[in-house]
Amino acid sequence: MEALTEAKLWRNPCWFAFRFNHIALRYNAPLYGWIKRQTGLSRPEFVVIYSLGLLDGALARDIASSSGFPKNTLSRAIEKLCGLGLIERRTDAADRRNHTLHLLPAGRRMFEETLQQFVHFEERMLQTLSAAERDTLSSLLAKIVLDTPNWAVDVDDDALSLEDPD
Amino acid sequence: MEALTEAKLWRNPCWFAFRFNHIALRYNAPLYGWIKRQTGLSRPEFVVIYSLGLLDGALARDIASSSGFPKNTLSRAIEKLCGLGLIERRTDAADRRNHTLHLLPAGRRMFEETLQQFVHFEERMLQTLSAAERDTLSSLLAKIVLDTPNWAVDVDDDALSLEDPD
DNA sequence: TAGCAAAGTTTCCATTTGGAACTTGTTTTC
DNA sequence: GAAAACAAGTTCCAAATGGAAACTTTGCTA
Repeated sequence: MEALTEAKLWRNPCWFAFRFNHIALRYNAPLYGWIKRQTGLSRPEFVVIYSLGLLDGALARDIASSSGFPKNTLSRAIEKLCGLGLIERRTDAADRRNHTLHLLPAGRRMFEETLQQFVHFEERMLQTLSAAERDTLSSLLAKIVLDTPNWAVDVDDDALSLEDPD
Repeated sequence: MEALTEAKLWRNPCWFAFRFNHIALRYNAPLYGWIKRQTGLSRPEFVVIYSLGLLDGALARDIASSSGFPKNTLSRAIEKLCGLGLIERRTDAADRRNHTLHLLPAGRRMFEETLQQFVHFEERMLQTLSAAERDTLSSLLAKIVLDTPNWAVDVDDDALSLEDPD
C-alpha cells in the first residue's frame, strides 16, 4: 500500500475523521456522477427525491436538517423538481407556513429505479464485512450520529495566534 | 428526534452511506470553517499541510489518492501554499516528473498548532464510545478503506431507462 | 394590536469545483 | 531507437455552491 495512505490510517491521531472522509469522497463522487448522467439531477436535487422516497410529506426544513444542505440550495432544488413534474408542494392547512413535499408518480418511479443502484453500491462497500460486523458498525455509527446535535458548541475560536508567531 | 432523520437512520437501505455523510457534514463544515478563519486556508489546502505533517516528502499524487480530492484541485492548493511560504516543491532528480513536497518551518508550525484542535474535535466525536468500541470501529472502517481501490469499476451505466418509461 | 419568530423564497455574488484537454517527462514495445 | 503508451502535474472553463441578507407569509404571544 501507498505510504501516505498507510500513515493516515495507522499513524494518525485523527483516524476516525480520515476514515469516514476517505470513504465519503470515494462514494459520493462516482455515485452522484452516475445519478447526474442517468437522471440529469444534481446531488441536492436527488437528495430531495431520496428523502421523500423514505418519508413522503416531509418539509424542506426537515430535508435541510437531515441532509445538511443549506436551505437556499434546497429551495432551488425543490423548485426545479416541481417544474420537472417529479414532486409536488402542498400547503399544510393547519399551519400555512409549512409546505409538505410529495413524490409524483414519475418521481417515485425514479426513486425506485435508482434505489437498486444505491443498494448495489452500498452492498459493494460493505462486501468486506460479515453480517455481524455490519450490525456492529451500524450501531457504533448510530451512537455517534445521535450525539451530533451536541457537537456544535465545542469549536473554540481565537485558540491560535498564527499571525505573530514569535 | 425528527421523523425524517429517524427514517434515514433506521429505515434506510443505505444506512451506511447516510451515517458517514451525516457525520462528515457535521464535522467538516465547522472544523474547516474554523481552519479558514484561523489560517485563511481552504479545506484542500489544509489537507496538503496535514498530509505533509504526517509524511513529509509525499507527492501530489499520493495526497490525491489518500484524500480523494481531484488532482487539479490539489495542484492549485500546492501552488498557493508555495506562494505563502508554507511548503516547498522539490523536483526528484531520479524521475523529473515527481515533485516531492516538504513543509517549511511556518507550515510545520501551522500543522502543530492546529493539530490540537483536530485532536480535540476527534475526541469530542468519539466521546460516546468506550475504548474497546473505538478499537472495533477503527478496524471495521479500516477494512472498508483498504477495499476502496476495488470499488470504481462497479458502477454500471445504462442501467436505467428513465427517458422513456413504459 | 404590536412585535417577534418561523418556513420558505429570492437575489446577489464571490468562490469553489472538477472534467477534459494539454504539457512535459518516462517507460515500454516492436 | 523511433513510436506509442503511460504517468505526474497544470491550465482552462462552465457550472455548482453556499453564505449573507432582504423579503413574504403565517402563526404565536404579551
